[in-house]
Amino acid sequence: MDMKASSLTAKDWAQAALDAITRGGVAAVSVEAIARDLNVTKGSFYWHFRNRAALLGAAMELWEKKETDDIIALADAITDPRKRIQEVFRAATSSAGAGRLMLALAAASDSEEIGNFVQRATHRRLTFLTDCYRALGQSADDAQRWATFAYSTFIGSLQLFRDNPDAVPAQDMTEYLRLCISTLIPRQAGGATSVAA
Amino acid sequence: MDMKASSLTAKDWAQAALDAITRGGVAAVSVEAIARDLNVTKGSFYWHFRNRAALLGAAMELWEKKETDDIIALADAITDPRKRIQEVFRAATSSAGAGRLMLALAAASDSEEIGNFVQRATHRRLTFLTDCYRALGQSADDAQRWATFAYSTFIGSLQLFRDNPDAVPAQDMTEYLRLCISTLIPRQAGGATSVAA
DNA sequence: CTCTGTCCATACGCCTTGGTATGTTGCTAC
DNA sequence: GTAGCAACATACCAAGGCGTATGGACAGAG
Repeated sequence: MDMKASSLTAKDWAQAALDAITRGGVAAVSVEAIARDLNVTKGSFYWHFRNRAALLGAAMELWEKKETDDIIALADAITDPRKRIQEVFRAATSSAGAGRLMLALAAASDSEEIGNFVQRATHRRLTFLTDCYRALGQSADDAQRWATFAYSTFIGSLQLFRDNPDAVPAQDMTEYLRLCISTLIPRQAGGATSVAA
Repeated sequence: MDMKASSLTAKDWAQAALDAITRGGVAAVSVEAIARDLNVTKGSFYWHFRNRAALLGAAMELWEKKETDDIIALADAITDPRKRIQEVFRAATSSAGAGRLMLALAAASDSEEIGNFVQRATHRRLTFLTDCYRALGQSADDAQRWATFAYSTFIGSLQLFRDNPDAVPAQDMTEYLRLCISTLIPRQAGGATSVAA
C-alpha cells in the first residue's frame, strides 16, 4: 500500500523540516528527530545535505517558493483591490498551519539566514498590500502606511489567536473580521479614483 | 570598584534568564550559559533552584510582576481613556527590550508553563484596553472587538519593526503612529456604535 | 555474473547540557 | 579559634545532537 517509500528527495527533507518548525519552532529542526519522522536514519540525511544549515536553507527556499505561489495565486484570483485586502485577511485566518509556520520563522529571525527570508517575504507582502492601497487611489506615502497598518494587524491577530484562542468568542470572529476589514479599507479614497462600493 | 559580587539571589538568576530570553529566545535559557553571564558556575544555580524548569517559572513570575507594574503605572498615570490607548502604543514602541521579550515568550507559548503566563498577561492587557473603549461609550461587544483589534495591531507592529526595521522609514514613524492611533480610537465618543456598514 | 553508483544503516567521536555528588571558601556565632 | 551554615566550585555521569567514516542493500549496465 505504501509505494512512496521508494526513495527520499531533498525536498522531502525540506518539507519535513518545515513541518517540524511548524510544530516546535526552528529549535525542533534536529537531524535525528526529522530522520525519525521520515523513518530513516542520519545516513540518509548526510547523503542529501552537507549539514544542518543546508537543510534549513533548503527549507527556507521551499517556504519562500510556496509563499510566493500563495501570494501570486491570491493576486491573480481577484482584481478588485478592496477584495484583495479582504482576501489576505481571510486566507490568513483560515490556514492556521501557514500562520504558525510564519510566526515560528519570525521568532527565529535573529538568525542571519532565516531573517533574510522572513524579511523578503514581509517586504513582498507589504508591497502587495501597498499596491492594493495605491489602486484605491491613495498616495504612495499613505498607501505604505496603510499597508503597514493592515499587515501589522494581520500578523498580530494571527499571533493573538494562536496564543490566546479564547480572546474572542468564536461567534464574534466574523464580526471581528468585519470590523478590521471595514476599518482597514478606508471608505474615502485619496480623492482621485473611486471604486464602486 | 565592583562590590556587587557579594552574593547572588534567585531574582538575579531570574532576571538573567529574562535577559537571555530577550536575546535568544527561551531556548537560550541554559543553566551553564547563564552561569557564565553571571560569572559563576552551575554549583551556584543548583543551590538557588531545583532545576531548569524552576528557573523558568521564577523568570515568568518576575516577568508577570514587572509586567503588571508597568500596566498599573500606565493606568494610574492617565485618566482620559483616549490618551490611555495612545500611551499603550507609545510605551510599546519605545521600549524595544520589553517588546522583544514579549515576542520571545509568545513564540514559546506552546509550552504549558510559559503559555499560561502569556495568556494571563494578554488577557489583562485586553481587559485594560476593553475598559478604555467602554469608557469611550462603546458597548461591551464593540469594546472587546476594538480592544482585540488595537492589541493585534500593537503586537503586529512590534513584530514587524523587529523583523523588518526598514519597513517604514524612521521619519514616517510618527506619521504611522498617528494613523494607527487616530484610526483605532473612533472619533465619536458619545455614540454607541462606531462603524456601520 | 560482476561492476558501479545510488541510497541508506551502523558505529563512532566529540561537544553541549541537565542533573548529582562532593569538595571548598568565607563569614558569623559564640 | 572553631563549629557551622551559606554560597559557591569541581568533578562526574547520562542523554542527545552534529558530523564522519564505513559498510551494506539494491538496481541497472555490460
